[in-house]
Amino acid sequence: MYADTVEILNRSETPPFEIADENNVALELRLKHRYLDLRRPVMQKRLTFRHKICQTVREYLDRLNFVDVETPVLTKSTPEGARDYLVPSRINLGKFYALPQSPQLFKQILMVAGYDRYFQIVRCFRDEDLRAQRQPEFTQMDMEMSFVDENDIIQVIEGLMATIFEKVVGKKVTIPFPRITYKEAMASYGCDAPDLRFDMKIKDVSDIVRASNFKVFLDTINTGGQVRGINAVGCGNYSRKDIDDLTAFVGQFGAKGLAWFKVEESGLTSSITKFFPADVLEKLQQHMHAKKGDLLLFVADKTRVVNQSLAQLRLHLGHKNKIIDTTIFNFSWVVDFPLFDYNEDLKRYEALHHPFTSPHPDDLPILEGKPLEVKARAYDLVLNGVELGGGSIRIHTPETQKRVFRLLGIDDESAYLKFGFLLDALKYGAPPHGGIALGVDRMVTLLLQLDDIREVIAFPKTQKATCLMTNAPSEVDPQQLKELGIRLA
RNA sequence: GGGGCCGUAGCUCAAUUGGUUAGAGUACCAGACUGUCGAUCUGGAUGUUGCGGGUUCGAGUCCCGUCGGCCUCGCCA
Repeated sequence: MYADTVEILNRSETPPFEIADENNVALELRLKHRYLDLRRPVMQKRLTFRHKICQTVREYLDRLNFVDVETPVLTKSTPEGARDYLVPSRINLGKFYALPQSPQLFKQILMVAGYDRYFQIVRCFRDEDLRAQRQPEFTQMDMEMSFVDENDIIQVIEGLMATIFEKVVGKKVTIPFPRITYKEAMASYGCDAPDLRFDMKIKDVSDIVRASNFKVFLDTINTGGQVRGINAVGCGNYSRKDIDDLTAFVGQFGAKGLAWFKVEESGLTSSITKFFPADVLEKLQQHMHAKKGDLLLFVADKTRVVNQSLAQLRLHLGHKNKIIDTTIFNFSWVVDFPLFDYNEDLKRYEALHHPFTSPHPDDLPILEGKPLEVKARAYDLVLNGVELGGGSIRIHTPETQKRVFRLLGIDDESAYLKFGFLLDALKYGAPPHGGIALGVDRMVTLLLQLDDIREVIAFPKTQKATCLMTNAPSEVDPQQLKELGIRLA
């Protein structure tokens, strides 16, 4: 470029960091001067990519006759679920709005109202502690359809993902996505969002080690626990320290120890082999498909601890040993969730998904009798071991909805207080309906192969839920508090 | 609420076992040179070591507290 004249439109101070793709600057500083950080070409690419994903979602759903309907941000606090963000009402002193955790009830109401294909790319709020994958406000691609079953929703979403991959990512993705049951996911991967990019399945050896003399295992089994483990293929050369590190790792998740066996030519070796008869050792090796040079790792504890420890250990080893192909996008559906689980602390049942999820019709007769065996008509979309979103076919009769509320410890009176509008709406011929919500921030993060959703959010919050640029949240004028009838403690 | 890592020049980092005047690269400023494009050369300026206390003859380093950032458990229907 050759310039004849130069006019300075505005002067710039020396920026606090270099505005370049590779700048390796502390996140703290980037967030404080986000207007400079967002100038970096890489950030512009990320936000543009996000925009294109959202545009593709809109085009795709519009073509299928979905209608984008806005739902309120100032709404009603609901029990269950995450902690609400509250907004005091000046006009109704002493009362509060809540920011929506999701537009769940509004979209169901829209189904009753005859808008049988709804979608919205919508902000949701949850006042819980933050993580690299979790912000207090986040965006969902939310949709709902009437007169549908699970397969209809799944097909629409598979078509959507295929379109996004074709138009935005520039890669092919094979549909339909494989489906795995909740039961199988928990058994083989220890979690409900399994990373299927690598094998290393968890196996139950409780029945085999019952014939051992190892007290830790026996006591665990006799008190209702279990012994499960994984085969860390090729890790037979791990040192004592390596294994100690793994033990400490699973300790974070409540495991009190990590039993190990190295697989050698002669069979299994370990400091604890003396407690195991030869045939038990042999059965263990066979059951775990262990070959020379492998390392077997077992956790004995109650189911929850075993699941979490081994699920995390599996991922840890997968990354550590680089056996995960990080260039691929592995989608799957997790289906056949239980409707409830039991909260030991509160001594009551809780909805695994949410209280509006329909039980499987076959299980209606055992709803009250064996609630933990009732299957939910729910499905989660999982990408590379991350839950991208979830949905369900909803309850559409007031009778069933009340039965579920009662099981959750919500009596008819408080149900009407909290969800009266839904129960009323369901009385007027509500159609069968269902839907799903996908996390947009997570989706964009994964598609860009990043690991922090703050990299795809223009103005994210810190771990303490503050904005370093605006300094929100902040103190307010005493007059504002007075108008709201609020006095600080 | 619990556990862990981190905080040193504008930025990214170093500083031996607690030891003299806290350094480097880069950025910045000035000059030289130059058909520039990560220029180059010469020179220069730059620190309340986040903050407060303590231990010590002596603290960037050790201890306590506090503020902030990050990771994580709990939490997140």
